[in-house]
Amino acid sequence: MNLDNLNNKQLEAVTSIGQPNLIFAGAGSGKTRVLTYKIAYLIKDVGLPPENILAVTFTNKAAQEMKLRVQELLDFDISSISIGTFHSISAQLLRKEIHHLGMLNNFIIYDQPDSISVIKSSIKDLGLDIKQFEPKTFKNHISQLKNKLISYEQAEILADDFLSQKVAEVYKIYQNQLSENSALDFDDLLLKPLELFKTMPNILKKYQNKYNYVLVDEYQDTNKPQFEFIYSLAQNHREICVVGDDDQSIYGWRGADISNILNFSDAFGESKIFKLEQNYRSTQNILDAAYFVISKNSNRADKKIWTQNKKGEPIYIVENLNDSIEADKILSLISENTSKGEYDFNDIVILYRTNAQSRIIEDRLRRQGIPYHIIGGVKFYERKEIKDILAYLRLISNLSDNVSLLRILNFPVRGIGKTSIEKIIKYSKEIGDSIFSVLNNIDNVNIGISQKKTIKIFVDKINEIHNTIDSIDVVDLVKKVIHEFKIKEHYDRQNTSDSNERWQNIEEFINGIIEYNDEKEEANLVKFLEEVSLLTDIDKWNDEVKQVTLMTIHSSKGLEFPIVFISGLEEGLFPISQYLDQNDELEEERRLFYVGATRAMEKLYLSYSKLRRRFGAEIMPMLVSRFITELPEENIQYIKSDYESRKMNIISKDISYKVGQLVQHSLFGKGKIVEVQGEGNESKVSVIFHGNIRKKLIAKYANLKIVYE
DNA sequence: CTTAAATACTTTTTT
DNA sequence: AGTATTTAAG
Repeated sequence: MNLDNLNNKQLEAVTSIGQPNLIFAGAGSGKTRVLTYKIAYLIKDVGLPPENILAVTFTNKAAQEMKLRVQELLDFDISSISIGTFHSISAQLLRKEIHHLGMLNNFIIYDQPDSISVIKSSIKDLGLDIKQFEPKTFKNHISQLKNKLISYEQAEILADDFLSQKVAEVYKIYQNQLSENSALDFDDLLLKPLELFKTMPNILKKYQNKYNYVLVDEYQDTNKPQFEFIYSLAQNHREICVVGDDDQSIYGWRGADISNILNFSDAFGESKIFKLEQNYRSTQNILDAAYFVISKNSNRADKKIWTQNKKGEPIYIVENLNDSIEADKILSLISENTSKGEYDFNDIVILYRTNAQSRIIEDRLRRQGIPYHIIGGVKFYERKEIKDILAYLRLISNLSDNVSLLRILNFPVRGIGKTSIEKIIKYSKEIGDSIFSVLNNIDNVNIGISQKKTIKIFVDKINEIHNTIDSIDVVDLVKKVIHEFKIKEHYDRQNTSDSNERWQNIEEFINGIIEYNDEKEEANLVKFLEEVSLLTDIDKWNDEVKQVTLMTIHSSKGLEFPIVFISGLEEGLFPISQYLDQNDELEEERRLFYVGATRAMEKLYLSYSKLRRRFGAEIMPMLVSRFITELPEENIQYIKSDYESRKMNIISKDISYKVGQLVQHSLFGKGKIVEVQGEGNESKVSVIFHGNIRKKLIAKYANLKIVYE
């Protein structure tokens, strides 16, 4: 096949087979190109059938794109290839095999909120106070244990203090609950295949034989279970190629283990190592700035990516008085860039450290009528109204899913209150059966007659739809649920702007299902639910639509935009406060900045506010982030926000400081000016305060008030 | 049992 | 400021 599009290094990496490949690929060095060409090369020139290739990407969207691009390079059908995220590949495998572990193949995947609700009830079961023992914290602890491949039995043995003991106890109950509900959480999705490989060697062999070549993208962000997964598959033939960049490792907090990439050769044996260092994405200025910040990390192998691209515009530093002015300023900069037709809205991304920062920017975008799209935050499928519908579908697909059942037992309200539900749960625990089967024989539970009547109707409807599962398509199924359980009526009755919006979201959800049903040949409920659980906002994102994109820096990994704004560059926000004096974590923040900056192709704006509102009330004074102050002067240019310069003009006209004037300072109190340098707001003023303390202050920061006698 | 009002809590990042 | 949870009134 034609490999002319590759540079020498890329070409070598693409055609290297016969031993493990480790490719260090700097930001923008064309690693996606290498991976797609390598897959195409394996199929066309090496003659490997597509179904024998496994390629793991970081998002489903990246997987889709990779598949498309490989297909473009080849003239025959490659749809049998396995390209996907670790989670989706594992889920597919488990749908075929998990019955060997005694679970149902139509298991449900619990997302974070689902898991937390199970953990919450587990904590309550132990008689602990959920205010003192936060479900979210327990979820994190359990998740960390799972990422270290520690079972609850081992956790119980290892527990050496009160908290870890309790964590182990909750872990055990939680895990039992999951299996009773036929549910897996995100971590289990990675762990169950390993369990399967361990207990059923013939199944391991089957997949080892199937996947003759394994490729992994974003390898620096793989965790232990993910490593074990690919190691199990590739350890014998050692036909594996991983691509990553240790400078872009930003998921340490999720258990990603940077030693996976650094010790690759130790694990897989003698390997061929490639380094892609030419960047095709960004201007020289952007790369210089990114390099200056990342080079402050001590725990890294020094390397510098280079480019033949032009120097480009300076990095713009935007200082603002507060967060809402920051949002205004970002908007005016967007208009400045788009008004001449030079850039479109979809050339622009606004990045931030925390999702909460998006709201104020979103607010301005909406007011200005600029089209935008937010990725992350509260995900579409996590909205209450969508989860309610999903809960119906999940219950219908898997009657043992207690979490979903409890969610909808009294939604829309049908007169089954707290006391009845508690009695039902208690009874189900006593007889050790699922809640739905208790409802099936509701006469055994001591609750009110009208409640029993309603439950019987509810159960009959669920059973009826459950029985039609294989005979009607997903769209009709959803419509039937909405009709039978009078969901639309529920929102119509409220008729508030909120309820109308919720109903609109449900309509969008229905449209999504119609689309899904048209696209996929073997669409069915179980597959649809799986896709919904594993699909993220990025996966659904259409970058052709002309709208500004907002997302966290974490979400931006692997993407590129002509114009990038990084907002909220303040000490305590980015880098985030908990990490200001913890070196490992600070280094990860630094890598995060590096990732954000290297998303930019042409222009990079870094903005910060001197005051930031937190929790709606308190306004915190902020210091500019070290990531800005560390940048070399020759690469940057300062921009003052409009409001700021306007305000300064007013002040500098009105106020002039003179020697001998009395002034008031918020901290030092009353004082007398003894020296003035410069004019107006920019002037430096020396003041002697009470107690003969002499201070030299810059007027615009000191906020001195003139005292008239 | 339901609804509305009061109050508590949030902000690290995600498959 | 916005959302989730708890409490009080109906």
